[in-house]
Amino acid sequence: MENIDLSMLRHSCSHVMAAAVKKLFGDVKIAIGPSIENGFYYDFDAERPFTPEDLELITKEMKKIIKSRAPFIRREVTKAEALSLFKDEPYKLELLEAIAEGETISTYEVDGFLDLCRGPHVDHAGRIKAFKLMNVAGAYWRGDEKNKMLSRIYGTAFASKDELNEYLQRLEEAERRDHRKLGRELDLFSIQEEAGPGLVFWHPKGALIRKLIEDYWKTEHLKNGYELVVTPHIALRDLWKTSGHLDFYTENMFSPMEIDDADYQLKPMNCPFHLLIYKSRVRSYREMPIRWAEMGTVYRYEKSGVLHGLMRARGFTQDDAHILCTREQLHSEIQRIMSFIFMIFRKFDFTEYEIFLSTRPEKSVGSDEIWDEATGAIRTALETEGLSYQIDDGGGAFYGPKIDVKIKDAIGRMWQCSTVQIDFNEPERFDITYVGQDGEHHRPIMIHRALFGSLERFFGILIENYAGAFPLWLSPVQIAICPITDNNTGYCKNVFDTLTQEGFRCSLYDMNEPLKAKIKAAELEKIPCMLIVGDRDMEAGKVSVRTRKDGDKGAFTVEELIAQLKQEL
RNA sequence: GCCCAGAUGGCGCAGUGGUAGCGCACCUCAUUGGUAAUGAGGAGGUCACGGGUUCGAAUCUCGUUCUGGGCUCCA
Repeated sequence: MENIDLSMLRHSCSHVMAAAVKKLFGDVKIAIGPSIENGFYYDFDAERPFTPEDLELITKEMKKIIKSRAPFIRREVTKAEALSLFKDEPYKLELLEAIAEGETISTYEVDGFLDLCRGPHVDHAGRIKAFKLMNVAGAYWRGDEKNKMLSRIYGTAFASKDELNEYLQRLEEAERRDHRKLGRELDLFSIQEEAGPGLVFWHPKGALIRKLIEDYWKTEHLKNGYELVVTPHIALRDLWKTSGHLDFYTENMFSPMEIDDADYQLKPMNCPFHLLIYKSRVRSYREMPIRWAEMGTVYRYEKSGVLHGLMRARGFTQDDAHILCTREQLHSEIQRIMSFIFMIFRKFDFTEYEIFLSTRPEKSVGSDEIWDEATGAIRTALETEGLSYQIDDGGGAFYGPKIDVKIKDAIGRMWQCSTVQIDFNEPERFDITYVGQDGEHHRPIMIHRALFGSLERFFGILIENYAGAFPLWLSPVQIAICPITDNNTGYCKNVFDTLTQEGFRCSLYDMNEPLKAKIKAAELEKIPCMLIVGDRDMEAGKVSVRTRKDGDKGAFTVEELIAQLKQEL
């Protein structure tokens, strides 16, 4: 974990950077420059955007300031003094306006650069031992897209050069694992200009992995008391009026299409469809809880600038489910979902999580009582499961509280996948009821939940987590069979047939290449198991096994190999 | 959507005013090889798209589309 000193160091580094920028480009106006998770930034309002060459100049200037060990000088000033000190800095004046009269206002000066800042800072710039300016980006003043776009310079700083290098290596590793790069190299998926942005094409190998994931998902859902449903991709637009999506979700929906004088809408969510199934007949308390799951493909209009490979697409498939239950069942259902989530993730080698509980926002529907009850149900469910969680106060949806789960991948990055949302709104809007033991109609509570979030995103995360080297059960090709000479090809074909009959996915490497080239090709394809077959093996009735993980394992009979592999699955 | 930067054969890249080149992949032939690249040959691009400037544009310019890094938003 980062300690306060590191963030202080980074904050100080951002001041040093601003000092350098001010010295080099006097006409820029300064905005804000905080430390952030992996470094710091400073926002400037500049006449022209910064270039990579500018960054070099700024870096040089910063090094001078650091070398001079320029002290950070703190001064407390009155609001009136501050207003006059920063009279030429409109962004600082705006910040000052928000500060109440009488509140402590402090300034920090380093190398002649004065900034309005609460601090704290290091005592002098010489404390900065390792920093690097990373890149330039646009950023709205105060993060509001209605405001002016400022030029932001990102940088990072560490306590030592070694730590900085380690961080830079981590970034390189992330780049090496980028699912867009691996997706192309391993021929898993593509996104094509001719078809439109944010639309994913699953190639045979990617589609096979998807099938394996879906099969596993469906089997486990059936084992866990869910039923599977399938619903259309479009529906009459009025349905989305009923659900309320037309009011609060229009900007994310594809435009309607007119068919036979009626407007149809491509679905951005699956829930209304599941509620229509619910409403298709009268429901009894005896059926509760109802758990309906679907691989539901949805289409959402996402702003062009946010699209990102598989992680953020315009068409994607949610591993969606809706649980309709009574108030009494809420707690046990949530608990059940949570343990289900972790069971599923374990299969994909994810074992570390961060859990967030989002509570009631300002604008919301439903009574205080039901919010308290639902939020309480979540808390006890999480606590019963022994899960620690963080609270996102007021971060819930307007229709109910939610749990978000982030998973940690092989190189320590967190990814938002699962979401469990309680909904008091939609059952109301669709007026769904069940007949209780008392013969009266009651309103069920609805839980929306997705484990993977979307298959596309989860696939992207898996690619990056495994760096493209999928475990045996998920590998599109599990075994590469490499004859050494043409002499061995016939024998290899028999091995191929035997293994294929046993359910293994094999590929015969009978191209006219020397063995080394075949091995290299299979390694680049990240195939977990390679069989090398030469005359020696044929005579012994065996195959030589080489694994992606351990290299040369020696010779085995095909039966021994099958037994071994089945154990690994 | 906004700011900045890009777009050259399937992929990775070179080429800043005189009508395109390299490596890998692909195809053919030779080679029959023991754990990450055998050799030779061949084919493949109206340089993202549409205007403009120019005798002449991959190259300069404007617009569009898409991609990348951010902002905002999100599964």
